[in-house]
Amino acid sequence: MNRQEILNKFKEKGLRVTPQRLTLFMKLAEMKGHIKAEDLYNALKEEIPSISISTVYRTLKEFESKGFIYSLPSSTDYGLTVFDTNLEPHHHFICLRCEKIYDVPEEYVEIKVKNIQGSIQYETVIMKGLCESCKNKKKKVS
Amino acid sequence: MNRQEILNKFKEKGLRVTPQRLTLFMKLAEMKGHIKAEDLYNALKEEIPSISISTVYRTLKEFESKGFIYSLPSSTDYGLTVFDTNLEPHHHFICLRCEKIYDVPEEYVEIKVKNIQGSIQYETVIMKGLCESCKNKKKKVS
DNA sequence: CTTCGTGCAAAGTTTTTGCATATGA
DNA sequence: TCATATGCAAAAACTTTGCACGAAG
Repeated sequence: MNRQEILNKFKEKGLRVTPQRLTLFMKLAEMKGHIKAEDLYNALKEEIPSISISTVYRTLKEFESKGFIYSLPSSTDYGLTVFDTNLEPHHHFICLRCEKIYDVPEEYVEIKVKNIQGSIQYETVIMKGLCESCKNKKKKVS
Repeated sequence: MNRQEILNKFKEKGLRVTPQRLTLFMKLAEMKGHIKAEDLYNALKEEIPSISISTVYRTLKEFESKGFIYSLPSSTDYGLTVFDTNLEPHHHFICLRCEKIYDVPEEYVEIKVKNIQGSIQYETVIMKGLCESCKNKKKKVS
């Protein structure tokens, strides 16, 4: 996504364009994955040394409410939010043993929803279980 | 679920039975919904005044790892985990405007998953959008 | 007995807020 | 202009930890 496309995206949602938001958005796209607010903050400081963590949180919240990103609970620690910056629709598999979060491509899952009265903006499937490598290890550990 | 069934569930997972765990489990079933650790703690104090918040957190973590409950990020506040105590499989619809979490019955959603190498223990769909009432209000509010 | 769970208090993390200033439209 | 975003610092909120004691199997 180039600069102009991002600007359009912002305008479309009525977001004022600031260097912080722009850089944050680009960083998210670049970091692809499940990012903690603080890691993002550290990465951003390299480009905008004066940026504050409050701005990061506020912007993240703003972006989520516009549907640009998605928040997930960390599988490891309660009270820690992880932001999924993979802007392509996709799903999640969380291993109950090693606690990794795996992205599952959209085409692996087929969903049909009926009877919902509201309007759905996007949807994601969260699966929990044992990932392949933990499944194989399972017998060896207690 | 009666007392005996709970005891079996515990034994099956190798959990030692204590009054705290038993009461907590029953409270969860009774409170059905999306519960914050602290609300649960307050409710529990009525039955076990000496119970501590650490026990609540530790037990919640234990229960989640055994698949008895499920943790979700609060849609309102980052860093706040909400425990879904609805023990029946079901899905979630989160309104981006009023931030309510609605349960969606399992039968409203049909999922087919392919190509997953791990073993799935359970899965839930999280949908985000506007709930019916917010969808209708939408035009009236800027 | 011996291992595991609990309570307490304290510490640790993560996130939010208020306010003055700066900036975008 | 003037409403909104930002930075800062401080507070709040939430969760985890260490340790000594108590309880379960």
